[in-house]
Amino acid sequence: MEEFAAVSGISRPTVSKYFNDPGSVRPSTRKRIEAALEEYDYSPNVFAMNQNRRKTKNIGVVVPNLADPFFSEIARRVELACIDSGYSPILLSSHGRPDMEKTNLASLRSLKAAGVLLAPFGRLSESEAIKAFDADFPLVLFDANMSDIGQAFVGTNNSQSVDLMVEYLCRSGEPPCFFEMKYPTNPNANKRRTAYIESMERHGQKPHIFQADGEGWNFEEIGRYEGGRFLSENAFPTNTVLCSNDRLAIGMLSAAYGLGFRVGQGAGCHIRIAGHDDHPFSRFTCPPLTTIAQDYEAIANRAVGTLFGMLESEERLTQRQETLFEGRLIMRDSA
Amino acid sequence: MEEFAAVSGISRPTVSKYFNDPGSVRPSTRKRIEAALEEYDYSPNVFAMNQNRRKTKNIGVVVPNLADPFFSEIARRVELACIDSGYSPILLSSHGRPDMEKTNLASLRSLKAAGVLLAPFGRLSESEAIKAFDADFPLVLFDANMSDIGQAFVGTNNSQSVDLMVEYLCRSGEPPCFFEMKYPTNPNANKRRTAYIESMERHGQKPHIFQADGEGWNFEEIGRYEGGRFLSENAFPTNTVLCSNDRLAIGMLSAAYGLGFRVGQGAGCHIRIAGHDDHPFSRFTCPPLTTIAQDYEAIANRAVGTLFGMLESEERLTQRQETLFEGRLIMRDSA
DNA sequence: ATTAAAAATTAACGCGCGTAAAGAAAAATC
DNA sequence: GATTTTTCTTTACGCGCGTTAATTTTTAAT
Repeated sequence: MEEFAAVSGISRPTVSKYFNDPGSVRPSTRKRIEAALEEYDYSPNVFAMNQNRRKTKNIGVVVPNLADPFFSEIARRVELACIDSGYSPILLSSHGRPDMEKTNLASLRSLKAAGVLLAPFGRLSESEAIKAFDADFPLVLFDANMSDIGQAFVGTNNSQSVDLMVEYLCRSGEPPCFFEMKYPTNPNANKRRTAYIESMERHGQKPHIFQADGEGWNFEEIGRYEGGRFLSENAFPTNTVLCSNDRLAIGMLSAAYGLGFRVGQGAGCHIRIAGHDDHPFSRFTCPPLTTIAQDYEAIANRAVGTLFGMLESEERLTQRQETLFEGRLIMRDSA
Repeated sequence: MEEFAAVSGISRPTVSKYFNDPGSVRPSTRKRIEAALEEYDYSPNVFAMNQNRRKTKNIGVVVPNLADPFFSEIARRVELACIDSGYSPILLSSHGRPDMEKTNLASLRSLKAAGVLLAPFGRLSESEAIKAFDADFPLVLFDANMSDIGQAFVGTNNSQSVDLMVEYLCRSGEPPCFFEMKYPTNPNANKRRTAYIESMERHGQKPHIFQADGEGWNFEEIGRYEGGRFLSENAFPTNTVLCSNDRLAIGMLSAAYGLGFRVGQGAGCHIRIAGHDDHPFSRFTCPPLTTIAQDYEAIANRAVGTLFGMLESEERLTQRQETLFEGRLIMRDSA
């Protein structure tokens, strides 16, 4: 920067000021800098910049696993929302490992992030580390809630969305059984189970819950193996299954195909399968999956908006905010 | 670090040495530092560390789009291979935007990456920027090749893999048509088309190529729309279609389902569909997709190994290396 | 106990930039 | 033209650490 300032004929502090905000220097000097920029293609070291800044423009975005298309989709929207507001998002995936969530927060500490948007693991998260981070940085949670952590949470209203699906399934055929992981890592899974039970009781139906054994992130495989087991044992008392999320449903769909079960609502179909989340692949399954779409756009925008509001007012929220958006029923052919 | 060194009773340079390599200090001082670490939970700022190091342990990994499960899968393996070798991978996705590929390389410049593994866009990449980067950093390309860029390339032997598939399809039924994007961004697509044509001619068959209109990364949607169009127009002269990649095949499978075409090789099936890449979802499609598995593991390990070899010898390769691994035929039910 | 080798300490500089203060220069106002 | 305001320049320090060189201390070897 020293050298670049010399060749452009401007002092280094002014050049520094320019890179911080090009509009903050006189138009004539701005032109000289930009002319020199054309010729010598210099660009400042972003990490050295943030080393010493009071407030950076870096926003940390941490998700549990980018290999899950659900998270890559919502992360993409969050990133775009940040960029639109003039901030630089830094996307970090924890690759399914809670210890890496901690590492990622440490990185964001080093980077002096202005604020962080975190989709935590939930039960598996190292909550002490997150709490410590929360104390020092503006933190907004999304997707998965954790009590008393973060100044705000933005997510989907699982009881509304599951009720919507249960209502639809009851109205259009036999009431649904519920298929989920036995040891879900994500707190939404618990909310959905509870919502299913309550909704079924409201409809005067008996809830039936089926839990898949298995650990890890290989949900489709678990859905196929365990779902296939329940199907072949004829374990479901009704012909309708609501899966806790689309990835399980995709696996179950695959199992049903393998067993020769026709899936759908038409005549000649043996079973109806529904999911939750509107996973990017759900529209391409055979048959296309009936599911609940989370309002990715609204969740991303609200999470980002809430964080930026905090950044601008420069004070912590007096009270923790929780915002839940409604899910939308996506009727396709599987149920 | 100053403070931490004070409370641990060790000088700062020694503490610095410890963090650089815990084994490089005397066991007794190591114990004292680690005891202090327990109590005061300090951790060095990774970005400040790299600011001034001769050789960092940072390896940049740049992929065009992490939202594509193919890339998230191979990136995962590359990351693990780096970690196993004691380096810190920094994974950057260009989100489908070639200009962001350039930005990502600039970030890695700032970070003083010891070396970079890059899966370039190919035709759309800003090759001047990559060349400039290549001149200053050890660079290994994987997945997609670009002539004269990078000191090495590691990928799949498309002519072998496509030939393997064509041979299988010809042997087990009618010879395949080829379905691809009209304007593929990835150089592998062109290699596969050429390989298909040559292989068909070797088998004494006439090649038939069908190209899908459409831009962007929404391959499944394009595969469904355009594949569905060809199917419903009865455009394919044989009952077998080889898709240039699995994502197109997944879309086409969905179209076939919608049109009531039974896919597979058994009696009563109308069409066979095959793909290429063994996409993580391919085993869950209905029917499961017959495809070519790239040897992710070998590609990742060789790419990482080649780069680390360069890092240790501290000199550029005298000649550009190209390593191609063979694809493996994965026979499932779709063809 | 003596000596050589290994490890730690002290002191100082550098990385690439942000930032603050004081003064000089340029632009805007009258 | 004189005055005020804005913008630059100069100078200097700091961020959090790596790294070096000279010196001292500790450990291992004789």
